[in-house]
Amino acid sequence: MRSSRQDTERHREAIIDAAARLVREKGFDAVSIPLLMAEIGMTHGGFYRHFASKEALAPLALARAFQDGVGLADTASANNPDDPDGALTELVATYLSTDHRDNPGAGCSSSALAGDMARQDADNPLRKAYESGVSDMVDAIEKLSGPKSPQSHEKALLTLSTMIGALLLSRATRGSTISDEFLAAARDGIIEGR
Amino acid sequence: MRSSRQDTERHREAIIDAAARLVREKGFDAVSIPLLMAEIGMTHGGFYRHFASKEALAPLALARAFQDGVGLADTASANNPDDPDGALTELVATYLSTDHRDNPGAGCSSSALAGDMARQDADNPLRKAYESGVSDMVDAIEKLSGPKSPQSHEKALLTLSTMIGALLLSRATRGSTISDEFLAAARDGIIEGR
DNA sequence: TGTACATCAGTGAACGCGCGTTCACTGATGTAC
DNA sequence: TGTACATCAGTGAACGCGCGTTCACTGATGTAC
Repeated sequence: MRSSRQDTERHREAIIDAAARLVREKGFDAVSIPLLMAEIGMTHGGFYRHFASKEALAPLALARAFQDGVGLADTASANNPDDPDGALTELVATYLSTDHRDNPGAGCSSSALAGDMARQDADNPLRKAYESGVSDMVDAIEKLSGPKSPQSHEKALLTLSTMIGALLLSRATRGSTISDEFLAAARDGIIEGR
Repeated sequence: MRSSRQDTERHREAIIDAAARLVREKGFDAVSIPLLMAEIGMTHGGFYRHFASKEALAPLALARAFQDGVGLADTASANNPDDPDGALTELVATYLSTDHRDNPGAGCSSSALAGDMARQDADNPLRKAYESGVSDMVDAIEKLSGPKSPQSHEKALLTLSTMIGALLLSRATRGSTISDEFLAAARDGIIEGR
């Protein structure tokens, strides 16, 4: 029954990956250890060979989940070198796409977990990790939006707020006509107000 | 032990009021029947004299919770008759205040519950109730923003997206300096881009 | 390289816990006369 | 208006359930020689 060192490390990474996805889809509380382990084809007991507790996994899963969100901004930036307008337009199009709306598990953590983090106690260590993830997103947007100016930080905060609000509202109203309207209105508003 | 008809009705309303508040503070899943009943000074057993199940209470609590959000827009409108600029400025100031950030239980449901509704199944009847609550908010913002124009609906969708995104991010980063920055950036952005 | 033994990743039964819900019971309220 | 009785709002013990976590066990992997 014992796994090789290689397999053990693979399993550990698989747990973190699955948790990073499931946490965005269902929230921290709704991801049970039996569900998480079943997701990678194992039983719940083995979890504790890798992590001391569910609580100990959370910050690792959150950090992994944030990599996807910052990746969105980095990709848009890399695809449009020296073209801030193009880069921002691409980021906004990707971020406010029906694909991102319908696949929160692979998307931006700032949006998928904002509601959950808003309810955490002030002393919860997860908050610090979330905070720095959000700051990274703001920095990425500010950098990709062109030369630094006195207002560029405030503008990035505004852009992220609008993207996250529109994405969440669009997800929460999925299936209704207003869902697509939120995405379109935010896309237009961000690009025009740039 | 039996209560009078008057008291019974009062208790029923108290349960809905407490649920409307707690649901915004903690989310639907985290509001247990024992907790909810203790909140109004009773034990859990009596809950089932008023409601068939926890599920049956949810839509009533959601509807009650939405009254507060629409109230924000109505108050701003009533305080600034025939002055759309003033009304929008007041709504934005109230909505993006530290008071609203720190008291989700008495605030707008569209924001407090967006993350939870985004995760509900498509066939969950709560979604319809949430959807109509969000639509009411959009209509209220559109009406208070001045005369109807081809872009006024899209503008209201954009304004609500920005407000909700900024409020949620501000709540999720409470305690950090970036929390206030989100509120300020959204306030300025909405008023300038009006 | 082979062999003997120690290690430990993963299994699945079991624990205490809080949940949603049920139900026998209590006794004040409402009603019939 | 008084009295006798039926009603039913609220209590709290009890139910089955899934949770997070523990632990004795298994047997393949890793190591010492």
